[in-house]
Amino acid sequence: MDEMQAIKMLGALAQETRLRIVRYLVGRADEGAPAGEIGKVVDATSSRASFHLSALERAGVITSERRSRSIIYRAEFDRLGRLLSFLLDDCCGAHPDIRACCLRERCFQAPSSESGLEEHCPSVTCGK
Amino acid sequence: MDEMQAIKMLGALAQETRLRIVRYLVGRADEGAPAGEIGKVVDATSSRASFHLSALERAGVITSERRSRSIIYRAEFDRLGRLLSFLLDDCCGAHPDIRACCLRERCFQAPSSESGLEEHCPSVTCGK
DNA sequence: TCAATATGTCAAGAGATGTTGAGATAATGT
DNA sequence: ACATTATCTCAACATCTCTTGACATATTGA
Repeated sequence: MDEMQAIKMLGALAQETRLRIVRYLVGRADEGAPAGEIGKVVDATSSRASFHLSALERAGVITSERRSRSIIYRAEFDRLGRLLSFLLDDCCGAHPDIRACCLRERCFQAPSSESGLEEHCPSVTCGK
Repeated sequence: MDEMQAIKMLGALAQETRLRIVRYLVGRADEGAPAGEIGKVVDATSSRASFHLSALERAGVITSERRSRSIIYRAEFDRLGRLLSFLLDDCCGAHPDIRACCLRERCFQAPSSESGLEEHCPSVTCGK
């Protein structure tokens, strides 16, 4: 991911309504959600929802796909992952504490929590 | 980290000059750098550098400390780490692939690279 | 075809953001 | 005190962003 792409995505995420849309869509995973449902969830009129959905799509954070009357939006997991990699590596390269801090907070802090991490990265342990 | 704080930081990072400042300061680690040096590195006039440094400080991304004539700026590693945790956990909670993607890209891809990770997280392996 | 549903487009306005250049403030050495 | 160095503040301006309400488009079922 290059700097320009990262700046576009960061700008797209730096807005209350849009951040909520992304959080909701990430929660919906591959299923995605139609614009109307998203608008209701984030409490926005159709034109406002459309405006922010377009902004997110332009920035490459989400994708759209027409499905009969509705248009289904989905989070672009690959892009989101790459953005985090960009931030993480730009930081980690010079200062591994930031990476350590990221690894620490949730998935590694509470051993009782049923985070989905284990099934993906069974051998990750940070020792912190 | 709450949503509002994350939005402030994302907005601060979503700008070319400011992202470069942060990358430079992260590279300088605890040593930090004075405003003048930062301005030269990112090719900004004094007033422009000051404007963006203030924005970053207001957003909690960097801190300042007067040292004789100069003002030394430093990256706020803790905050940056928390921001990444916020993004990561908001994503990871619903979709661990994003976390997996983050763990994959640089520090785990090239076993030959001398990233500083080992000294901090000696036992981390992702298997990807 | 007509009405209903779902979403997008447009123009207008308020407000935020980024740039510049001139000048103010603060700390230091002579 | 004075000149120098380092940084910040301010006003002006252009530009971008977000919101709203009215309207346009697209899809479907009766």
